[in-house]
Amino acid sequence: MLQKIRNYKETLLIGVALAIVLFAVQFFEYKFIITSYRIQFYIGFIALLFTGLGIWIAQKWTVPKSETIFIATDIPIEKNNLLLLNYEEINRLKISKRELEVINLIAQGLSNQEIADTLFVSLNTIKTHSSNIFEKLDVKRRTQAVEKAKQLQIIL
Amino acid sequence: MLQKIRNYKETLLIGVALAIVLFAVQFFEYKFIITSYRIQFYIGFIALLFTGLGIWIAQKWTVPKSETIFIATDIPIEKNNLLLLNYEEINRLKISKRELEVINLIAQGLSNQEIADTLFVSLNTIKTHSSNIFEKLDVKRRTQAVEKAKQLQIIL
DNA sequence: CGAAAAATCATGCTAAAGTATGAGAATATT
DNA sequence: AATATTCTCATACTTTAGCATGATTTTTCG
Repeated sequence: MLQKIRNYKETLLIGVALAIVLFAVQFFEYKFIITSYRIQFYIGFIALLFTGLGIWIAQKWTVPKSETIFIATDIPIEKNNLLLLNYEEINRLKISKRELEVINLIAQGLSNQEIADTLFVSLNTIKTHSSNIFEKLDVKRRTQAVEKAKQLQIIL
Repeated sequence: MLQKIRNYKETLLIGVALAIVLFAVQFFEYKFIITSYRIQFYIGFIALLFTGLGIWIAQKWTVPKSETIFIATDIPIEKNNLLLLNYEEINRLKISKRELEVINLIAQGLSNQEIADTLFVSLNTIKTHSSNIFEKLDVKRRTQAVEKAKQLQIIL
């Protein structure tokens, strides 16, 4: 839980804060509040104060919990930082211009029929195209195809 | 939903724990330790106790922070990094924990059958979940759902 | 020009996805 | 205790996706 090593600055800060708190306690104890009949309030004050301190410490030192596990994926990226289409990959996989159009429309969530209507070709043509795309991308479904195409930066 | 609301059980547990602690304080105060020259130790004890309590409370009640995933150093920040889940949107759309799991697996390109096997439930259950997700996201297909979920930062 | 690649389309088929409806069980909330 | 929500699963059905195969037409390019 406290696996992470804090830096010097932070440690110092906490130390100082602790010192201040302890001083405050001493101060109140000797100068003001303490009389036998007010001990209850004093105790309550201390309790509140240190509960707050505990919460603060926990907030500071707690390692972030995460409920979802994300897997970091290795995306091969060349020197160029700009988000451009990876034409090398497109050529390597021999993905044609039309196929690129189709996979883009698939990525936008269109059905094969809608894609066919968009490109003014038949449904069967789109099916053929998408099957070819899946084979070239080495995937089995359109959702996987979209995933992989984005990874390879074949589409954006 | 995921991060926000604690359940009744937990709240009750914390309440009971608090009561016990307070009782313990009273007990020690009246029966044993309190003499004027030992007040320092008593104060110290209280301070420690409530610091611990504070830490415990913070641990229990802390909103889970999502982990930030760093993929590669040369990926443009605006696209891939520093994305957090949009819990407001998740709550607004009333997407349940299970549904969130399902849409994540859909986004990874799994088929309904594969998702069912992963979560150890039936295919029909996954179909029901995904249908509900589509309705909540106001889409018609899984590909659109993935698009929209990513856009809303419901998934990464 | 002529071959290769790309684009088009069809048929028949199987698998998967998605809809509609109802309902029991488990949890959470009040 | 009663209510509400979530999760689960089933049945029956329709639609869409995807596979295999073959064929015709454009387009590209040496």
